[in-house]
Amino acid sequence: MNNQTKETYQTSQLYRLRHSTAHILAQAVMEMFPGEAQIAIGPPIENGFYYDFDLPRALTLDDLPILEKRMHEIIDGKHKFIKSEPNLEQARKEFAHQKYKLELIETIAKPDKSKADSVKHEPDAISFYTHDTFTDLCRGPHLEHTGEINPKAVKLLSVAGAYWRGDSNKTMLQRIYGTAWNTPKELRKYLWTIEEAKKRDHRKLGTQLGLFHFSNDIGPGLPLFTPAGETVRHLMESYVRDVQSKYGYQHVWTGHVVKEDLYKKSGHYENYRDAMFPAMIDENVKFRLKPMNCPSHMSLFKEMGKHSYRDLPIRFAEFATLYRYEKSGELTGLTRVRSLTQDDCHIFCTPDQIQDEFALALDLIQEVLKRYRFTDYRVRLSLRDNTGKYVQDDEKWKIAQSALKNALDVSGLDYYSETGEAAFYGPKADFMARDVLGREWQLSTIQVDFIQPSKLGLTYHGEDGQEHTPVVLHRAVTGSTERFLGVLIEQYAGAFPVWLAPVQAVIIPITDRNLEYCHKLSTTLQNVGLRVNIDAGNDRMNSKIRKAQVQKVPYMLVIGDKEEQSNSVSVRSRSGKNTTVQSVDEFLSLIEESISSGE
RNA sequence: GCCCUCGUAGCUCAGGUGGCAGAGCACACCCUUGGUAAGGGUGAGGUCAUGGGUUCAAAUCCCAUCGAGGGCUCCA
Repeated sequence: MNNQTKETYQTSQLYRLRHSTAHILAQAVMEMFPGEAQIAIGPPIENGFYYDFDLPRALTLDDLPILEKRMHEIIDGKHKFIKSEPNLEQARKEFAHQKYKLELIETIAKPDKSKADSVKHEPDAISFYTHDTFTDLCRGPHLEHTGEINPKAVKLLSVAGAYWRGDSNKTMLQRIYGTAWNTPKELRKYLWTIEEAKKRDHRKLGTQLGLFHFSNDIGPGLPLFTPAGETVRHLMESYVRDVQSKYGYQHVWTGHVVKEDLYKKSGHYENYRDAMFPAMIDENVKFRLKPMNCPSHMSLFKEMGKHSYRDLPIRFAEFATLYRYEKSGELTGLTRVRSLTQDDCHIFCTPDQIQDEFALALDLIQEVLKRYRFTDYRVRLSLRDNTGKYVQDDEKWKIAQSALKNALDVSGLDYYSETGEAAFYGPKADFMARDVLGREWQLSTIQVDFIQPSKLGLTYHGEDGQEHTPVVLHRAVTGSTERFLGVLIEQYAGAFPVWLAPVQAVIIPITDRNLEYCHKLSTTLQNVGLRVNIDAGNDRMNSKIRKAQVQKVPYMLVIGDKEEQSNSVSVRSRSGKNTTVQSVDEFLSLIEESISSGE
């Protein structure tokens, strides 16, 4: 939506505006449930704000206009936001009946030791902000007064459940999402973006374009791909495969089922057991559907004999379908599934090679993202925090972290660090790409792993004749075929670039007597590898054009007597503009050009 | 998994205070052979997600299960 970094957003006027609007929402909700509403937290977020409540009844969408109306009244009151800094006792007294606020007050009074590291500044003094009749425990900052908000630029959007402090063991609260902007125009633009996103929803377009289905007979999160959908999948995978081969990656295949013991050795069992499908048991030996490739690729590395430092780097790539037992509530279309095909790769190298390999992977990723028209992205350097979920080996983490940082510095890419996002075995560089609507997706990833190779006993012979443990870089370009396809459908609004379109051209005869010529034309085009259909149905030409437009087929070739006599085609592109009559050869070079340019 | 909402034809959706199941598109057949976004007619298609309950009567009300969506949480 905007290119502001987090830091400048947090000091922006818009941030204060949204924060203040959240307070006004909280006031309106408290008045709706006098004496019964418990308020939790209500921060600004990207594009808006939310506030969490514990209420005597469930909110419905019908409540939102009522709350909005009351918010408008409060805004019109031009109430000042007044900051105060009570001591601990006063704070406890003020919120004596607000248990969530009390809990927050105690947290501020006694900061959590485990998070002490990430909070570099002094512990905050307790501060309140009061406007009208409402006082909130809040760090601020806020607007001068409520009148600075344009009520026509504020809208409440939805109600959702949210755990107190994001902890599934704690109370489920009700969250109201809202949005606020400086001007009604900006609000309208944002609401348009939401509408546009709905139109582009890959689940909707996937049905409309006939790409994939879900079936109750198959199971949740297990998509079925139609011939058209599989065509796109196949194109995506062969494209990445070709690029990988060009960059010196080798493709391997390691199957679907693995002994559970391997995941105990690798550490995945401990960390991800809940996200694996239940075990299959064969005479006391437990097997699992493969939820990730790393242990399989590492096992293959081991089986291939002794390795010399001269053989490294070795790069194993695989388009493997993995099975992850995602919780039922988390499944979403193609972006979150239980069977996913990763374009995964593991690079076995010496510590000295990390930087070069990282740079190579970076080049590869940039080439691929560009082909898919993702040009706006940044890199998130994902580091560990102090929680216990990471493998304990400070020395190795340090090396891995600085290796990644160096490589990123050398690359000149825009990156930012985020703690708590690392893999359990090492830090990651994640590519966060914005689509045409400004939404950010995590696509590619490069991870440094000093842990698993030693856990699984991988070795190579170094120059010194000694055995060493290789470093493994984990790398995915598009992530998973399924998810990436979902993102692509939304990025392109279903209008795939010509090279990816399941059908590149539809031949539309005007009358039946043109059919024979259409078949000849179709054969000519298919012989040079184009994906072409003839719409030989009983409909009129207009109706066939409409059908092709709705299916977003890049080219419609209308064939009547005139074209037949002059051995030409009437070319209509899906933009609907500039239909031209061309010779078949002219059309061939036109479509070849659009394929290679990636349009 | 949890909170909320939803599930009617292949698709998009009406209907519903309990009383014979509806439309458009798509599909099949017939007529029409048309020049750049929907030609006309006829027809077929539903155990109203599934299972139980209340009732003379359930698509409609209640319970459970399954599935989907908005979130929370998680993502090797």
